Amino acid sequence: MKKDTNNATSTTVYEVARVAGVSPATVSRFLNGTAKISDEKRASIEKVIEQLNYKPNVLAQSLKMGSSRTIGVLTQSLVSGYFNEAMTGIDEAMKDAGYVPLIMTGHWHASEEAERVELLIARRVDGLVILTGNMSDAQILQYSNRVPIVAFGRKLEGKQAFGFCLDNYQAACDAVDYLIEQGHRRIAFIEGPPEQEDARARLAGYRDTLARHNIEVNPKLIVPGDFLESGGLLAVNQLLETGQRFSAIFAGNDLTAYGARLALYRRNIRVPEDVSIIGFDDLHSSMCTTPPLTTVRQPLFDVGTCIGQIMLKMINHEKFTVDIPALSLVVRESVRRIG
Amino acid sequence: MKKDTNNATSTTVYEVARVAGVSPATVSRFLNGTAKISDEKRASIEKVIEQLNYKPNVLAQSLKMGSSRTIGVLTQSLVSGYFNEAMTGIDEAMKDAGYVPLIMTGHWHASEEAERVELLIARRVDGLVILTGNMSDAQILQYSNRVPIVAFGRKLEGKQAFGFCLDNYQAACDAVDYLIEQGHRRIAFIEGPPEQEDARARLAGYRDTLARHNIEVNPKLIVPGDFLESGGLLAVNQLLETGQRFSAIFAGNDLTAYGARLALYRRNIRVPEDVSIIGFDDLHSSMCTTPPLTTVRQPLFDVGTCIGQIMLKMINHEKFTVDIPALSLVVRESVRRIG
DNA sequence: TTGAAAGCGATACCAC
DNA sequence: GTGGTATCGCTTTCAA
Repeated sequence: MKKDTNNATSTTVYEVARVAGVSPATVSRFLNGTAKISDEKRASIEKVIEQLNYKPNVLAQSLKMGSSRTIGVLTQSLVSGYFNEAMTGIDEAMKDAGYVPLIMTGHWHASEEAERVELLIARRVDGLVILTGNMSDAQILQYSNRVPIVAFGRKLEGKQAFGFCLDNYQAACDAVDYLIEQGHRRIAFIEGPPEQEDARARLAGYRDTLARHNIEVNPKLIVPGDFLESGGLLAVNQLLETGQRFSAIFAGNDLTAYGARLALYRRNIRVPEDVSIIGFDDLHSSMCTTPPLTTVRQPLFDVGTCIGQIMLKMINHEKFTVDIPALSLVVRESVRRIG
Repeated sequence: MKKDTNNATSTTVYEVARVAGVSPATVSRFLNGTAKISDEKRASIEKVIEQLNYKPNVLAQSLKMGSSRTIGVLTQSLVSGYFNEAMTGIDEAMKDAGYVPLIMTGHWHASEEAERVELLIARRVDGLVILTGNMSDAQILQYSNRVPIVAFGRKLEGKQAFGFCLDNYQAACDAVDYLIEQGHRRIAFIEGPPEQEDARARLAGYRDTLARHNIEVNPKLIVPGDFLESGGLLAVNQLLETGQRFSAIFAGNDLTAYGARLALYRRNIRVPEDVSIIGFDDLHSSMCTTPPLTTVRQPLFDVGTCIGQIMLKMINHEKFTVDIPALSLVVRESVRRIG
């Protein structure tokens, strides 16, 4: 065997045992508190571990125990404030239980996602978290035969799988309700990518709420976007260039709202004096836009801890109940009352 | 041994070997292309692997090979756009070489950082990248005896360690030069946390450049910040409340600039008509603020790939030369020419 | 080409 | 309480 000789060979239980004059088994017992050890040997082992600066090889432990104390997280982008807030929550929840997240990126591409999941499984993660993405539910259910999975952004139920969404539809309804309360009737909507369930739910909420208020849904006021700033910018340009009239914009998400806001700025259209904007997500920076953005808060950190807790229960074969965090409207300054 | 019985026991080389009617050694050779195998056995193995859906246990491989094909990344915050852009670059650079990043968070806390590094080493990462943080150089050099390290945000040179910074000082000079070129004389500066080298370098650049232009450095115009929006907001409030006069603000970083901009907005002070703002970092969202922020671009993605490449060379004991990415001023719309 | 067997570093069963 | 040792799943000599 040709071992990489990069680093000094680290000490092993055997080494410690030899120096301390005990058996490897005893050292192991000391490490894990698996059994009583005479004070004498305990002291000796303690000392040797200290002086040899011994650290157990987690790889070996994992192999032996059949558990890597690692949970795989499939995210879609490392730079998304949206995903990363959830990630932080997951990390927080798993940390105390001694699990570390192994993060991989799917880039919203089903085949890449599948590839990463395989990689994660090959590394023997004890559990798998899937943050949205484009794989089919069936595929995920399939994977859940090999490893417990909790998914976010899709409803899922299986022997070793659980997935949940936030109620985007209801939140979108609330947002539009709010706009209407503030006197708005001509409300434009900038869509997200139609293949994302969240985007569809938000659109549906928009449509239904207008209808419920007997406001005609004008298809010209619904423009495509991509959940990115550029999409928001383009969308507003399109709205303006085709001469639509509107007093408020419901942006598919905050990034879209940023782009929309910039497009307005470019044409000297004031927010909220001339046009109101409402977003969706409540990214951290939405607190500090000018004006601060009124938006729907996604409690992603809570989602993360929620995911972590479910994961833990699942790994330990414990029953769990889920308390899905609620979306809420956060009213800041980008919407003005009119009429 | 009490193995976790969570999942169906996965197939092993032995199983494959048995079914295929060959020895485990041959299966291994097939997997790694380590030796020539007769077409007959090759076909047989291929078939069995397929039908058993066999995947090698990476843990076992790692243990045996003494390499986990994992590199540890110590970051400071999972939600920082700044760090995550670098992370993406690292991921990109390491991916093709078959390495996956294991990410842990230090939260700018030396003791927590050390703890995470120990954890990473215990998991036998083949290399370690440290993104800034508050550990001492000495401590890092110490760790580099156990694992090759490349650090960002500090200069470092060692047998198995390398660290580099971007030239924050020069970039800060350029930024202030630009402001002065545009006619500004009364330029306020919002500091970052003084324990961060970058923050100190930016302040020094500010001071020196003013001095070079024979502009008196007014200590009242230098206000503390924390590299966060809140700090920028508070700083501008302080500036305004103590009645300072200034035509431009050099914010320690973009987040600070966002806060500063909001503070101005609150008092109906226009940007850039009344006050100009320049930031530092060029976070993604700075493109879409109103007005789009003039700032110093940190090529963090390139930094990431650079780190990745160095890491790879280091792991393979190859010589490497470093081409440190350059900072650059990106002129957008938050600075106005005056006077 | 191929197989037998040793060993990576830890744990846990079985005996004493 | 403690030690010997088989074992986790894989790779790689060494022999054939």
